[in-house]
Formats: sequence, C-alpha cells, structure tokens
Amino acid sequence: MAKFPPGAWDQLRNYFSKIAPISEGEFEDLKPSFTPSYFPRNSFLLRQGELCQSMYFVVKGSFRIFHINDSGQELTRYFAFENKFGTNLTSMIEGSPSVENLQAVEPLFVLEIKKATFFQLVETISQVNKIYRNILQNAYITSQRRIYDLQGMSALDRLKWLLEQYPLILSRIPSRLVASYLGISQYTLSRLKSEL
Amino acid sequence: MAKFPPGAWDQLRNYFSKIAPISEGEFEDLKPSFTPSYFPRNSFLLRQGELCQSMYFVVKGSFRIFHINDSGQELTRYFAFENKFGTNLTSMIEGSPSVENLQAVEPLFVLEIKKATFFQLVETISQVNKIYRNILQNAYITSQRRIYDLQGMSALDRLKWLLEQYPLILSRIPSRLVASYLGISQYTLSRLKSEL
DNA sequence: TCAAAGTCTTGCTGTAGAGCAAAACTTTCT
DNA sequence: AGAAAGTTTTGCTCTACAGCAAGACTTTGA
Repeated sequence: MAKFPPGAWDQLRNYFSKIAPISEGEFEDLKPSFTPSYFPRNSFLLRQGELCQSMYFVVKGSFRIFHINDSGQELTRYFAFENKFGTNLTSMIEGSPSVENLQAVEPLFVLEIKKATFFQLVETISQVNKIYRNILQNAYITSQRRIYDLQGMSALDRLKWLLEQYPLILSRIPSRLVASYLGISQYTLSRLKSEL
Repeated sequence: MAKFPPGAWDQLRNYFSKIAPISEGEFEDLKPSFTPSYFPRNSFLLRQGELCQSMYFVVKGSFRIFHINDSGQELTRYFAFENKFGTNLTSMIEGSPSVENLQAVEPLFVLEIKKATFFQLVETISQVNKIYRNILQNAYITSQRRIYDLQGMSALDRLKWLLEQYPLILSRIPSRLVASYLGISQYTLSRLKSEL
C-alpha cells in the first residue's frame, strides 16, 4: 500500500469552495470529522444487506456502486473517481439495508465521514447543508439523465453516449464492468468496440 | 369543468404535517404562495424545451412526466396522483430547458407554486426546506429503484413489478402510457396482460 | 343514439442482442 | 521468467421483443 496522497485535504477544501465557500478556520473545525482510509483493489467498502454507515470522498483511485439482482446479474450504476463523494444514499437516508455494493475498482484512497456525524453537520453548519443539497440534486439529475439517455437506445448508441459523457469510464474501468454499467452483455460490448 | 375540490387546502396541510408539521397560522401565511388551477385531460402543464417555472401539488386527477427521444419514442418516467408534488426538478434546479413534458392524463386540479416563490420559501422557512429535502430524497430514491428494478428484467417481470409496486397506474392509466412507462411496446404489454 | 376517433388485441415476420464455449491476449504472483 | 488466473474477443445458435397491419372493442360528442 502506497502512502496516503498528501494533497487530500486541499482536494476536499477545493470541493467545498466550489459549492459552499468556507473559511480556513471553519474548515479546520471540519477536518476531525473525516478519516483517511485505504481500500485495495476489489475490496468492498459496503456489501448488499449491510447498513450504510459512511460517505466517502475519493482522493485517489475509483470505486463502483453496483447491485446483484435475483438472477445473479451485476448492475453497475455509478463510478466514483477523484474529488467525488459516493455512498449508498438510499440506505443512509432511510436507514434501510443497502441493496448496493460499493467496491474499489482501482486502489482507493478516501476521506470517510460517518453518517451520524455527517447528518449532524448538515443540521448545524449551513455550508454542509448546502453541500448535501447539492449532492442530492446531482445524484438525482445524474440518475434522471441515465434513465432517459439509456432507455430505448441501441447498444451501439449507449456506447457512443458513454464515450461522449464519461470517457474516463472507458479508459480506466475494465470492460466487463463497463458492460454492466451500460446494461449490455460483455460480448456485445466487445463486438461493438470494434465497430468504433 | 367541474368546480375546484373544496378539500384542497386540507390535503396540502396534511401533506406538510406528515413531513414537517406546521402551525395553523404559519400555514395561513403560506397559502397565498399557491394558486389553484385546472387542466383538462391531455393538456400540457409544460412542454419539452420550455423552462420549468412551477411545482404542482395534485389535488385531484393525475398527470405524467415524459420525454420524447430522437427516434420519436415516448418515455414516461412518473405518474403523479393525488397528494403528490410533481415538476421537472432538473429544469427547476438548473434553470435549463426542460427535456420533459408534463401532461394531464385525467382531468387535473392542482395547487401551483412558482419556482422563485418556492426557492425563496426553501431558504426562509425551515419547514419548506425540510419539504424540499424530502422531495429530493424521494425523487432520488424512486428513480434509483426504477433503474435497478427494471434494468435486466424481462417484460413480464416488469409488468408483475408494476402490479405489485404501483397498482394505481394499471387501474387508472391507459395501456399505451403504461407501456411507455415500463419501456416495452404496447403490443408486448397487451400480450403479456393475457398471461396474467 | 350512432358515426367517428381513439384504444386494445392478435397474427406474422424480422432482428438485436444474450449466452455458451473455446481461443487469444493480459496481468499477477512467486 | 514462466505458470496460473483473469479478461477480452469471436463464432455460433436461439429467443424475446419490436413493429406493422388488420380487426375488435370502447369512448366521445353532436
């Protein structure tokens, strides 16, 4: 395991400043709420059935959020890269067992914040309230876009869409997982890649 | 056009009280922000390309939210029935042109609140802030569930799912629209209904 | 109350994409 | 460096579903 990236706190501060600017002092107060941690490739941050206890801010690497359905098929709905928060919001909000897994795709460094701590900050610190609102809004918008864009599109058009919208996914994520994100089989994806 | 349902304000008050209880007096102050209006069957509250200017609280009837894609195919993502808020959140949040249409499916009575008014209340009245958070959370959760539940399901399983999750849709909404909600053709839907 | 418009059903045909299996290629580990 | 494990590609077959067209049934409105 490599050592924790030194710029981590700057990345987080930067994230804040884009949405809800925060003073140096206020930020210092926030720091203790976050814990740096490391997850090796393929390890799980959360498994289906567990309660989601934390949010994760990606410092370096990536993880995916996916679900295994009754027929044993994997469905990936999100890849979190650097400077993004990711978690199973539904489980956090409802306190219900997660229907999703969070799994590191690349070696992963995160800043972790506990659910209770986070929601407390949402209530008490207006910047964090704003951050949360922003996270919800974005989560919603992304998910909307995904429904509309992918529904009723041919497999080839989905691939082109991905290339356009999220080129990072194609360059950093193994094909098998990309296929499960697009909702097509790995065979079809492989064939389509040759067609451009 | 029938006359506006008399219990409308009670319905709205009731909605509030389940999420963010509010006093009689505070509620009276809120009332002027909402305007009762009526939309006949099939009329549009909003069309693709326009800016979404309002949120709608359904008093009686129903409307749907749908998108027409490049191949001219309709995709319905939501049916709003009594005591639900509905709008194109994305367009409201981003101030971007709507990619969705809102259309009355049954004769429709709503309480309408303007976007600017609403966001102002979100900032100034903590109960409305809570309502908004709740709307965002629910919108997100619903949309999540839809992705997971429908992706990779056979057409028959989708139908069973609908029967289970949203029986109202099957009983009140024309088949053609139901099909566009499930992402299957009207022909397939018709055939499957006979298979139970 | 009956014509006209809209909606639902059903037969038939065509096709996109799933899924298996085996080969080619890549990465990982000792 | 070479064996073992994992991933990607490709050929082949099979099926669920789309989409047209024509007929049955339902709703609407003058």
